[in-house]
Amino acid sequence: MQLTLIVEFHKALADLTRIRILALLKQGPLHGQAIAGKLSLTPPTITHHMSRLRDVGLIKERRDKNTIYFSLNENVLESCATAILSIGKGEKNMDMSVTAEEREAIINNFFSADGKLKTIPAQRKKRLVVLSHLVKGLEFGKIYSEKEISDYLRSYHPDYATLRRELIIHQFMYRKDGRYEMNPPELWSQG
Amino acid sequence: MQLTLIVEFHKALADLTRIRILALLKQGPLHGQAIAGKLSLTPPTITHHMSRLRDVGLIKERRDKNTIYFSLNENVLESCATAILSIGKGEKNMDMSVTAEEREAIINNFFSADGKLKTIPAQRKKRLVVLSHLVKGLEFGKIYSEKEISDYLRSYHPDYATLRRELIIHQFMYRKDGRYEMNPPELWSQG
DNA sequence: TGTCTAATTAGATAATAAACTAATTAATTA
DNA sequence: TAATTAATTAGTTTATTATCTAATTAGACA
Repeated sequence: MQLTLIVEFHKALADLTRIRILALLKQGPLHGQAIAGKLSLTPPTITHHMSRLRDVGLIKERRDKNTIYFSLNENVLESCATAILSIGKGEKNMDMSVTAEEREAIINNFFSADGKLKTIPAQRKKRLVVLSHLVKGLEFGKIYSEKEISDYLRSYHPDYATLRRELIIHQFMYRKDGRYEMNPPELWSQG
Repeated sequence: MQLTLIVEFHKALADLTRIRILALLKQGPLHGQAIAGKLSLTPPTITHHMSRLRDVGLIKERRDKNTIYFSLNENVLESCATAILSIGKGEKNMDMSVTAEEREAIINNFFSADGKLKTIPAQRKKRLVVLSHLVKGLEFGKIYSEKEISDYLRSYHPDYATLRRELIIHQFMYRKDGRYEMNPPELWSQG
């Protein structure tokens, strides 16, 4: 995981109000005004903090009529919180860098002649190469609907749901409200 | 752990320079000017950052003549980094229960025919199933050395360090002074 | 349509803090 | 004692950000 991503995560938690919000959301989903009430703050302030938390992927949301229920993405919380424990060390055992030759070999190996993805690699390094290859078929800066992303991925492999989730987990894409957008390459788990 | 303490810790890590310093100190002790040189910053700036890190207990120091060697307090780093995972443990909406069928499907999915772990699941529920499966290969009541645990885990997956840490975080095992012991199942994050 | 409600955006203020230069302290050694 | 070296302190500038009020957007529903 990149250092800047680790920094952004810790910035998101470097505020008492946001830590309080996380503690509340640990108990279960809450809507904005409920959070504002519990913390004695105004709704705009909560909006501000939720978007800080959302920016690093910590927040899931569900809409019901006019009310948005926010909840905590525990997976992201855990993986980001423990990322700092692996910096500088994990690189020894898990070298995620690949040469251009390796990359080409992996892509040739996992994609068939007609461009379809034969299987989703189980090995992390290979999976990252495959994911970065897939994401390069999208347009940077464009906002996609979930259906568009699913259709695009399905054109490569039937298990589009796994691919879609992996693109998010490994920060190739950013998701918000069912809208998908490519992340800049410096956020990717691997170039 | 108090919320304000958690905030102070994350503030300490909410800066790229300090994260870089931590990454350097992971490799071993360094003195101030060496850090300044590696990061192309001036000594006063390093003094400033070291005192921020020291304030939350992340830094140990040893003096040799005029030179102070800074090193990382890994215990503090780990306990503070994971503190956020335990706040507000209300467990209202954290349904981690899985049926026997789900459990079997997850295990079949993530372990290959020869028993190796193909990947460490990103999804929390699945990760917990995998971890509980791994810990069941150990003997209850027996005290293990760190090397024994690492060797055992490496026989499943090369990233044994992550697995070992996850076993501790999720209360499958208890660690003290480099000795490891299985926790009773009622402490596990999931049966 | 108009009204209600929840959330967001815009814009302002005040506080925090990262980085620098210059000056100072502290310990060592010639 | 004087010179040297590493670290710290003081003070300044600039950038970021937490919070508020006021205004606006978006959806639900009568």
